[in-house]
Amino acid sequence: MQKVSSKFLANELGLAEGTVSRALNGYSDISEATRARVIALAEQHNYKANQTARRLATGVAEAVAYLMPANTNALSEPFVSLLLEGLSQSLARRNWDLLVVHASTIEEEEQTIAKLSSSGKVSGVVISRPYKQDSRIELLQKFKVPFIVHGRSFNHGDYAWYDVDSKTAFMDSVDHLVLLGHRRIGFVGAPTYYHFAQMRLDGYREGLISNGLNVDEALIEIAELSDDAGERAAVTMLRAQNPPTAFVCATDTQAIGALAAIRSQGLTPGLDVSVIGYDGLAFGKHTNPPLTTMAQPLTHSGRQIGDMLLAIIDGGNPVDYQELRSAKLVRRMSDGPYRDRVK
Amino acid sequence: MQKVSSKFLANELGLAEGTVSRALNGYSDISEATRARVIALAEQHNYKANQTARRLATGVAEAVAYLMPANTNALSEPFVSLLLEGLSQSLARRNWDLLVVHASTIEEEEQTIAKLSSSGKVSGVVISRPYKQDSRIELLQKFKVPFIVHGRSFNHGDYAWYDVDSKTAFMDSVDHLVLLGHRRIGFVGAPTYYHFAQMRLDGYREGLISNGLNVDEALIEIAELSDDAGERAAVTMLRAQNPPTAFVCATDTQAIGALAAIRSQGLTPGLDVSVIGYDGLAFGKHTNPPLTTMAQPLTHSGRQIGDMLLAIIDGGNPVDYQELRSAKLVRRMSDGPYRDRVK
DNA sequence: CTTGATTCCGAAAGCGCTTTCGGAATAGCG
DNA sequence: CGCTATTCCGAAAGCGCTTTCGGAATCAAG
Repeated sequence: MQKVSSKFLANELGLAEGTVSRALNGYSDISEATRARVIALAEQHNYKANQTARRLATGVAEAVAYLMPANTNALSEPFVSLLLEGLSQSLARRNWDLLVVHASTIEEEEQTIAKLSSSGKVSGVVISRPYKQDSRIELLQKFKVPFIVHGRSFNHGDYAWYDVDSKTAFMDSVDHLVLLGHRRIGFVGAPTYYHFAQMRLDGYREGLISNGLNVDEALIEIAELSDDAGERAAVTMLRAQNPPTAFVCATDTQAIGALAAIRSQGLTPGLDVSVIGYDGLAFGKHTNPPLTTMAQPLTHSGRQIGDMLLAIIDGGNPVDYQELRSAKLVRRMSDGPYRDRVK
Repeated sequence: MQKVSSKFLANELGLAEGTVSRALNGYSDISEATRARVIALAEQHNYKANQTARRLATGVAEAVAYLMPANTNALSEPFVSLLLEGLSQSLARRNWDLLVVHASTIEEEEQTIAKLSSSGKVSGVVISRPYKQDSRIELLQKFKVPFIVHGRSFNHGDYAWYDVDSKTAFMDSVDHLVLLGHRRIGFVGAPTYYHFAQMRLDGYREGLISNGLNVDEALIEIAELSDDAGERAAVTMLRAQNPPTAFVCATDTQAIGALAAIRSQGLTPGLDVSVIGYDGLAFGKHTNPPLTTMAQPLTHSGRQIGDMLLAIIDGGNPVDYQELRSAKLVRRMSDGPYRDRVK
């Protein structure tokens, strides 16, 4: 099984190597007749230009990297595979590669970005879960590497991103709970160096205010992105003198912890204390009780992000590629009307 | 910010390009003195050999591909990100790349493998969830691409794989249920073209037999890999004339469906009907009731698989890299002693 | 039929690195 | 001190493709 190189094709056809290349790459100085001959033979031999050589010659990487978020929590990461799947599909249409790189700390991530950028190994990068102020974004800008942020940082005016409007989502959550009669609504938040966490907190606060409620700092707990941390946070509030009758949680994972917290206090989630999560994870259907949540659309986010990135690499202006989707309430069983609870 | 090339270093040092290359790559025909000079300057300028050029010159791809399993179910895919993370870490130590490719159908997968192999774009491949008889494996062998199978097919004697002994796990599950007094144990299986599904079914059967029970085909249902399918399968058995008092399920996702099925029949999972899953997914802690399961160790499976692959690429004999781990029972709340149930 | 414009392709120079080969300089030996 | 080994490095030839440039052949126009 000898390698089919462009030289092989050229010899076979009695053409020069360069001619074969130009024929295959759509140059206009090749007659349609010979172009057809070349293409025919190429297909017959299932010829694909060696991408490494191609990359070297053209200087374009034809590859994109995805930086896996650090400290992921296994519970909440279905989104990674979904995203990867979509990205991969989007890139496949151009025959580009998808590289996955992982870094455990923010410093490592920075180094990785620096290396990726200066090595010219990739034409673009996508990162997830930006911080409020994100050094990775600054680096990417400095290196002038096309990139898409899955999420957005505080100053998100001058780069491309794809995000869900979680602030509005949290205002909606609060509205929903207020409508159900709740007045003391607790918030299980995520560390606010994540900008999404800040936005969700903001949404929670504004939601309260717009409903004429005042925000009680005792009803706000910040927790890590895990079920256990969510549980601890909820327990703390539940045990306070004037406990909340409902929770909104920054992530489904934490919300599931809150469910456990409520049960651990001898209360029934959904009846005694309502819980609304955020993410719309599929397994929320199976929690006890099934979790009401603000579902973000992640079906084709990977495809979308891939297409956006490609558009920017092709010269598009990043600012033209900022997409804000919205989440919507999926009612399951963890929310219910306010009911008085004897201490 | 000018590019630092090997030519630049060579000029700077008054050496030839080739000398710089050999110094950096540990050739013995370079004096330690000049080697030190070269390394020093390289580090100072943070020089990294252009990997594309390197690949072209050496002919080694320095990259590995992971084929994402097709028809994934979002519920059960935390394992993908975990695997990717480990793989990426393993490869990073050599500065190799991890490519992720996705194919929706088996035909596409085959094409992808053919393309990957003949393009020389990767030095190795890892695939997941093999079929009983897997054409991808045959292709990989035919193309002589080093690869690792995450799982194993029926004939797994002559290639490298990393798997968990799910047959034994299912025998253990059955043992456990028998010990609890169950005599009619249903099996919610996965399509047996997946070899893991076949092995789990075998384990179930042997478990029954070794406990002196006979296998009743009416207690075996094959379902797709989803919660809903698991639920339907369990409902079917539950509604039969002589229903099972316990289920073992091929995957946690299906087991969670079985839990729902049991509740839908007005019964209490864990009390009236026991359920044991398989996978050890983290969110099993939060189902209703928490799911008892056979947990497979996937903490460092990615690292392990990456290391194995690298070893084979380095010339190791694939047959020497077959690793069988074992699963262990994680008791939560969905299993309990047999109890008589009035119809 | 000549001249200038087109069309189409060959030749050659890279892309940035690796690796083989040979030879100058040095060392070792008698 | 002369001669053969060593040590160490320069030169050059690729790796497989792309792309520029120039020129032969064909065409249209005068």
